Amino acid sequence: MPPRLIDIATSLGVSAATVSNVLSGKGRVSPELADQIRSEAERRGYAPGGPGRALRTGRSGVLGLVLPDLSNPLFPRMAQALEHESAAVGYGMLIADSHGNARNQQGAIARLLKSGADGIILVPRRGAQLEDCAAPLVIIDTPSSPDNTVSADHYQGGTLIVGHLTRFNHRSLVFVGESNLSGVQRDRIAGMRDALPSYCTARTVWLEQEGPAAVVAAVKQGATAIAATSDLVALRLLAVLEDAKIAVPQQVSLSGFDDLIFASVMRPTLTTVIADEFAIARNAIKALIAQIEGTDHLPPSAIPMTLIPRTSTTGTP
Amino acid sequence: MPPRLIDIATSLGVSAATVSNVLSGKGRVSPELADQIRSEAERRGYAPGGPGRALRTGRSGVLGLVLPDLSNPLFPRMAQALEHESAAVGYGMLIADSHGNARNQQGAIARLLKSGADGIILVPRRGAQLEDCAAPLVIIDTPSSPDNTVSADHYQGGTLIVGHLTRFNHRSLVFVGESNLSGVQRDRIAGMRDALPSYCTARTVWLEQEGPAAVVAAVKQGATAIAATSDLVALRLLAVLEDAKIAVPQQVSLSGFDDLIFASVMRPTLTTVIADEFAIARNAIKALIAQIEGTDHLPPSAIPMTLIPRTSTTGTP
DNA sequence: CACGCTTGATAAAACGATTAATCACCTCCT
DNA sequence: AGGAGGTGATTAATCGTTTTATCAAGCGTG
Repeated sequence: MPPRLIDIATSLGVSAATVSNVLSGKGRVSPELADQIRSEAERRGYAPGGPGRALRTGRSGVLGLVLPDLSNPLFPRMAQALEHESAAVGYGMLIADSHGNARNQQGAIARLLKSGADGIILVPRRGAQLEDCAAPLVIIDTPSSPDNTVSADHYQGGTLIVGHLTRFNHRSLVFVGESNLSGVQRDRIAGMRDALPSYCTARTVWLEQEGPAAVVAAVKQGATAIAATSDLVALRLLAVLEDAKIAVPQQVSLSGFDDLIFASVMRPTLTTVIADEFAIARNAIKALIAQIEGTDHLPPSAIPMTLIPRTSTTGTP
Repeated sequence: MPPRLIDIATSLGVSAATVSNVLSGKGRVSPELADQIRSEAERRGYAPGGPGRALRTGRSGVLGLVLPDLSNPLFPRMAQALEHESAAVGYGMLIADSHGNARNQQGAIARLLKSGADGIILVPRRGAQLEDCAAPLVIIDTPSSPDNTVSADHYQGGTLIVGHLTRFNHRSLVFVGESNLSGVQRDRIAGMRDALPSYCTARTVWLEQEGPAAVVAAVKQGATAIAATSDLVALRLLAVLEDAKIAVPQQVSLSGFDDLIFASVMRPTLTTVIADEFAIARNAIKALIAQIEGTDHLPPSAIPMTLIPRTSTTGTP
């Protein structure tokens, strides 16, 4: 039902090869005939593609995206940006959710390749190692990860938030992450730690190990600011602090990461740190297509992050 | 580089047709030879597919999903469920984000089809009409929408929440939606309205038209419960109420819809209503594949919703 | 005038799988 | 013994596009 190359060819009394040549600008065709063919193709809304072209060229024009968990609000934004950028350069986007674990991650890659992906963009779950991948591959992780291709500069993001908090005269801080298996979270906290002036002190809490009570305890021992590695962690801490009758930001400042959907509408509104996902997506797509089409490699790049100050952080009382 | 049908064939000294027959269980092949072929295919990790099969059969084994907005936290859950169900039946999943407007929606469908989708699953933006679609199509909207294929029973969800609130002796309610252009939101509020006992009163506020101040006003005039059409709306209202020194749930009860990620960790935790997205996804995929493979049609179906009572709703003071 | 060169187009093979048609061989029956 | 019928495999066509090799025609030149 969709128009085929041969339809255009026969309707103009030329051969299929000629039409193909015109549309790809490759062979030698007279300008007049080329115009006729182009306008006829236009008229019928024809564009080469489909399984025929894929079979011949070995490429499908589709990229595969493996995400650890679509229900985690951070990743859909990445997916949206990646889909947008890949559409902009004429590629489709297949998705697969690895549901966190490494086996599914490998399976997800296999599924995408079987469905015809020309290359894979992988957002790994907590640095889950992948065996290896028979296709062009780009990894969006954190700059300190060895095979990272492109990502936000999480370390620098950490320095940003600590700079913000110390400028508010906070001297005793708490850094809170979910899991220290996550390279992203480790790097964020490393940035925080390294940006800490010598006259300040900080304690790091991994919720997975110590639970939120450790954070409350730290505040009761005098900490006046909490920097979490994620807005979701910050939201959970806010609830726990409220239960402990600790007021944010009056008694303790609180910040997150990623500017998730609720950060700007909760009370207090949440100070957070973001990166331009579209920039990351653009670089990732560019790097992947370079691999697929065999053009030049770009070096791994890190996108700088930006602080968004809101009402959850303020000066010490 | 990946194994081909012909590799298996030559390595066993048989013809490609025989291998194809064995793997699809179609022709007549001796059981012993069939076993040999199957084990050789297994050994090499071969599975038929790719452009060759797509070209011959006219099907790619890939479905296309059009979402209005991946950054809205409701849709990724749907996407995740759909991807999971389509993977379970051996189909890949292409995504496209229509960014809300109807033109992009049409363009997104075209892109997906060009990338080889065998059929389309469409989650329309606020009932945005689509011209028509040359491929099998399934629409996930709301049961009252004329061409809806499968969805949650939003109307019944509305009755659920009002039942909950009136059981708590609330007599004066406020129903709050974002936009009355949304069929889903209209149906949710219709259910609320129809479930309202005669001895109760309710006022409907569309935020797009009147803004959140109208809700605060209604509460000051005596309303003791607010039912929002979305958790995100509820969260915004919570902030506005807090600013107006109205305590939730002590002075007014508040409920949402969809159990978004923050609903269970905010304070108060948010009473909400959900549907089983996996059930919706399963039906949608089943209906689409039935269309693609030409098997029998199922009638449109509505998945019942479930109430999740939390601490944001309570009895009248 | 015949040769070589350029120009403009075509014929045909190839990509990897499916499938209808065909074929060789064997057995059974009359 | 000779056809009918069944079995197990192969041959060849086909899907839509790209690309290499080929071909015909025109033109200037030695």
